[in-house]
Amino acid sequence: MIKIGDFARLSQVSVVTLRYYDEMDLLKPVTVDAFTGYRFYSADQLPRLNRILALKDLGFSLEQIKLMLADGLALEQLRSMLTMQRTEVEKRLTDEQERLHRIESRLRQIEMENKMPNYDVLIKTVPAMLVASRRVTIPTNDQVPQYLGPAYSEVYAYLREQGVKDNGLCLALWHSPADVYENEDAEAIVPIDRNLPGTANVKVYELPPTQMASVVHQGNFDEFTQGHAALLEWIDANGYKIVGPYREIYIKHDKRHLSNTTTEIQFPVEKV
Amino acid sequence: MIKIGDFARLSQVSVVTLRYYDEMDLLKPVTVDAFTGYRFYSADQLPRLNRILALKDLGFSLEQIKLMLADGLALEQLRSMLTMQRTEVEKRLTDEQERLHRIESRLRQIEMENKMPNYDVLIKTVPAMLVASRRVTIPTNDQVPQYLGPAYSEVYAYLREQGVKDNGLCLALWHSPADVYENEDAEAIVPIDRNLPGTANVKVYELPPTQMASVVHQGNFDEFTQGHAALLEWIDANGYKIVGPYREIYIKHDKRHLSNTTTEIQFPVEKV
DNA sequence: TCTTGACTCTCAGGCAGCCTGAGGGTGTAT
DNA sequence: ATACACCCTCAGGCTGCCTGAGAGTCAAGA
Repeated sequence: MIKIGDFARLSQVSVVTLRYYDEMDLLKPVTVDAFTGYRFYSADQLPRLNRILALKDLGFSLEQIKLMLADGLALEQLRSMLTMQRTEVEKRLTDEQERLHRIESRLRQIEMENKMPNYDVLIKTVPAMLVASRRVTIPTNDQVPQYLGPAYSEVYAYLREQGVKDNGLCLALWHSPADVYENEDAEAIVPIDRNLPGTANVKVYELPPTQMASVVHQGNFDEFTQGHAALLEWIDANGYKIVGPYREIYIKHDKRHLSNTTTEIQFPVEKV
Repeated sequence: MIKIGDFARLSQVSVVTLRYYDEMDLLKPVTVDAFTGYRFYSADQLPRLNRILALKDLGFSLEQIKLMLADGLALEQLRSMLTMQRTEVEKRLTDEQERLHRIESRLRQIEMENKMPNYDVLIKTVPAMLVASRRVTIPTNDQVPQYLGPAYSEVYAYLREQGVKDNGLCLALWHSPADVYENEDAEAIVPIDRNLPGTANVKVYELPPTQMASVVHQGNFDEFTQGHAALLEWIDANGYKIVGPYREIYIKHDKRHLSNTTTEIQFPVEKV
């Protein structure tokens, strides 16, 4: 019979941890003194403890380990738990790899620009969104307001007519690549909360959930393309590729103060 | 002014998390209604929130992020935090790689033996240990007891003479490689808790802290070499190499019941 | 105007795998 | 007798949130 402190020294596991494993029913002492509460272990329990530690090292939770150590667990189940754990660890591995990549790319940026980058690119999955949309083709880049403005008016007029209230949010979907400035194919889009029939011009449909790389541009609307550039650069540098039309979400757009706008730019991406 | 729910939708961050960031002073709402307690955010806060999320994605803790977002933080400090984080992530990366390796090797073993392996190999760093030791050369393998037994007797005799009490633990250090069975060079070792002068035969010195690959053999003492084999195999399969004499720690050794012994085998190793 | 329903608030407690510390009993050697 | 090393059982803390209870707020529809 070995007292907990000696067992802890033998196994290189802390006394606290042994008590915790006792409480969790992972490793019960062979006897517990009824009066003093002292725990007593046996050398025969070392293999079990070592198996616990080994499985913990493989990344299993104590709960899983308890399962794996239960008698009568079929080998098949053990194997499947191990293969599951393998895929989990593989995922964590690539996660860490990408994380490392992002850190290094940020360090490079700091070296080059001598400051923290202005834009923070995030990968997120935006949920599906029911929208009303008017699609237009814009001959030249400086005509964007003249085309997009009326397009939104059409959408809003339709929505008013249908008794849908405006929640203030709107966005644009650009079907032409970011570096094309002639005959751009764009949609003026307003999210809505219930289905509508739509009209010849105003289509109602659901944007599917999509993985997006996004930045927020805040400040002068004219410097907006910098956000675009930063995002495109990041997508390239971090091993993603663009897989569809990009979105611009006009979060704050006071037409009288274009120097203080907030816009989110989202490119749908996939890992190459 | 944006209510917390809308801000949550805009940023894809949960309301709970936003409240938590408020409490942590990471991202305070621009105003809080004094009567209702409602939090109100501004679109201008999106870039800060995005930076928080981006840094979190790089693996920083909220506490670190708070530091990094504080005004007046020198670029130099930022850079050093990033490089530190890089080394941390690199470490996690190799950890996960080794973990994956171990899982795969275990799966292979299961395939081959059609059961969970008997031995669990652990890497641990054993602390320094003050010992009294008698070193002997053992001509042939079957003479081990005849040589090691008296060697221990010498050590214990010396310790009794010095008034050191026996704590029941003893070990052997084998200087010859594991596959050598002639003229083996071994030490009979007993750990002690205070320094002694030693004698011509019995040396007192400190075993340095060492990284060890270890298994526990439990059961019949005759099958003991299986543990050796499993350990050597594991060391080879997992990219370690042996860097010194190995130890056998006799945890439970009732001489009358050699079928129920517990022995730990430790090989000092380093990553190749 | 009243009601509904969608929001919002502040606690309190939980999660994993322990660690720390308080307050108290136990065991043995001097 | 005393000192010291152990042992025990709580309670609370760590991170980054989530869940749920109980209660107040706000805008739209009947």
